Amino acid sequence: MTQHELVRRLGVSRGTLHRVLTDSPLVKEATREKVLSELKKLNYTPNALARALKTRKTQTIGILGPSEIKAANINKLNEIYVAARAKGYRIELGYSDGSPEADEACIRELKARMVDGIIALGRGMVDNIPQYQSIIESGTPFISLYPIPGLNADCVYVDTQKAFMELVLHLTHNGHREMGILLDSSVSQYTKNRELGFRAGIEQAGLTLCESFIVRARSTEENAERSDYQLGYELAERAFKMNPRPTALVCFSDELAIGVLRAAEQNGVSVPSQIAIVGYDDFEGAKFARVPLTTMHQPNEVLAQEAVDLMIRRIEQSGPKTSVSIAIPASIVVRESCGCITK
Amino acid sequence: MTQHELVRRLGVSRGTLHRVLTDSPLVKEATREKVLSELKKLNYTPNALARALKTRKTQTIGILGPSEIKAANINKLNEIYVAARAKGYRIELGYSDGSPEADEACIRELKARMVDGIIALGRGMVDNIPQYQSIIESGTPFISLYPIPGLNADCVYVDTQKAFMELVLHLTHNGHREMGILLDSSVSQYTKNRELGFRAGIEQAGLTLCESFIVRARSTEENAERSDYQLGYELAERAFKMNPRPTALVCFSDELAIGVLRAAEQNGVSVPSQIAIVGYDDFEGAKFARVPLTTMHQPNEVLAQEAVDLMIRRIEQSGPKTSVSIAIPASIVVRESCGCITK
DNA sequence: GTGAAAGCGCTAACAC
DNA sequence: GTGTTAGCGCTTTCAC
Repeated sequence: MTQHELVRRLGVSRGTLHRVLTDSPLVKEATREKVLSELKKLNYTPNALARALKTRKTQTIGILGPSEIKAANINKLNEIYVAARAKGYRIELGYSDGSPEADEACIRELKARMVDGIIALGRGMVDNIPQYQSIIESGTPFISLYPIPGLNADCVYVDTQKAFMELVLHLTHNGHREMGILLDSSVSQYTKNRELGFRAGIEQAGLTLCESFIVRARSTEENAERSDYQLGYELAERAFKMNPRPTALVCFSDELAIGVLRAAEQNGVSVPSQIAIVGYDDFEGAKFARVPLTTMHQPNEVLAQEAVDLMIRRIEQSGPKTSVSIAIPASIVVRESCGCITK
Repeated sequence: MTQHELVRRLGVSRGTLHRVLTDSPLVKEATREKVLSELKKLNYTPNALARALKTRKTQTIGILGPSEIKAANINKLNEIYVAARAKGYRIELGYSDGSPEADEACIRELKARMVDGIIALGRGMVDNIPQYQSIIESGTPFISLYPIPGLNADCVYVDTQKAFMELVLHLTHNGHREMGILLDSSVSQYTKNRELGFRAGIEQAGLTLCESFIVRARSTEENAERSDYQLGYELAERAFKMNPRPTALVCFSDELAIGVLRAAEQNGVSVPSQIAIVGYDDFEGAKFARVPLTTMHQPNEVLAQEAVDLMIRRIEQSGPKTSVSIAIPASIVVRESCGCITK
């Protein structure tokens, strides 16, 4: 059912039809009613592609996304969807494994589909700055959900660095002086900021860091298939063998922390009495872990709302703009795994 | 950069340009090289919307999806994406809360964007049959990832009913005779098939079912906000109070089972010695639960591959077709929570 | 081998 | 108030 056919059946012109469709007041009431009732009957829906081609707007925000929607991203993605929807926008998923080539291909595809703007979901790839830059130069609004040093772009993000510092300080308040951190193998800012926050916390507490307590997963190749749970399990086994060993472990993510909890049990290390464990994310399962996890809650709803609001502002009022950076703080959720509360 | 502009700069016609773009052999080598090199330089990407408008094909599979991408769906979604991508198709997410109205709106939107076919992701809503039927009648290929009684459509699905039966039989082999099942509050086939499989298992084992051991979550309204973890926790508290109580609990999902494990610990019920718990899904965290979960593994990769293959066949060879139904078996993964293996 | 022209379904500017 | 028309960027006949 096209407008062409519609006007034939209705005996009105395309202009009038269009006016009815757009609720224009410049149409006689009788005509409008006739057209509307016929439209309902025929169940007409305008072709969004043709419309977009003409108007140069798709009401769509492209997501420069992960190759896999992982647990860590899914909540953000959902919140973005909800926030966008509420403003009459839809989202379109692009997929990329994060390599510059994949990102470039992903960007090309999103632009070929004429998205109105692009949000980069949870990536911290310094290597991809040229790709991000090219989006901005082409005039397409771009927002990163993670700060990338050297990239002058709008950014809305949860302050991971500060969050990890807060975790460390929380542990020190509870008497810990020898803390370790378990990191994944990526080279993203995502990982780096966790380490930086950890170091900052140690420093602020006036402690000296034992470098060997920074435990990194090995080469990406072999870890590609591993889940965060599995990774945590393996990293913990390394950490438990240390002598002396840390009295507290800060984990890259909640899933990783849960893997650590399992390794702890199997090695006869009791949590939190012998070792404290804290995670990051506050995903749904954190509360139900073997030992309920102390972790940092990410206000993803706020993040998404801010990002979408900013994006729509960028899309709809194209003027001179100076990049903004909106940091959103995570908040600590104290449960049992840090040993700070007695059951 | 449009073809119009391109031909101006290159001094060739649109026809020739198009032939180069589509690797047609009917173009002189010299011309081709000149055009290609210029294309690279200008970083030209054809407008996908305009192309789709003309060719009537978007190389896109629409997903009649959930309003939220939940853990249970995410893995399927990823696998569909990968399988589709490998065949040169992309996916486009529609969102619906599952109500007939939302589904209808979602379908309209997908069709307005001219998706080549629609896959319904993990829903079992009998109420929405008219909506699904309308897709089929309009000639758009449609595949459901869950069987819906009364709907004559292509279907590729994991056989949940058989899976739950298998769980029950596994438990009976281990001596259980009084089993219960914990169900969510939805009225979908999704939930119903679990119950049916459970009942079938009891019957096949020659046992009599205690109806009160079928524990259903209460009204959807108040449960909307609850995670499966939380739901499991609450349902377990009800189950533990029964007297006599079941010696084994079959859970709607792994997440729900993990909630049950927590409730068990808090109520001093030891798993598996005092009560056996089994889940369904084999999600990443199942192995790392408080007590590693015995569960059914869903071969989502196979499911996605079959669904995408079938979909592309339907899209590309439009002929007379008779609906097929492909059932894929889940397989049991025995861990500690059922008590069948000694640590 | 190459070019010209028609049209996918829609919107918007302009005429009546 | 209503109708007409020229494109959006692309593909695809059909001539040459």
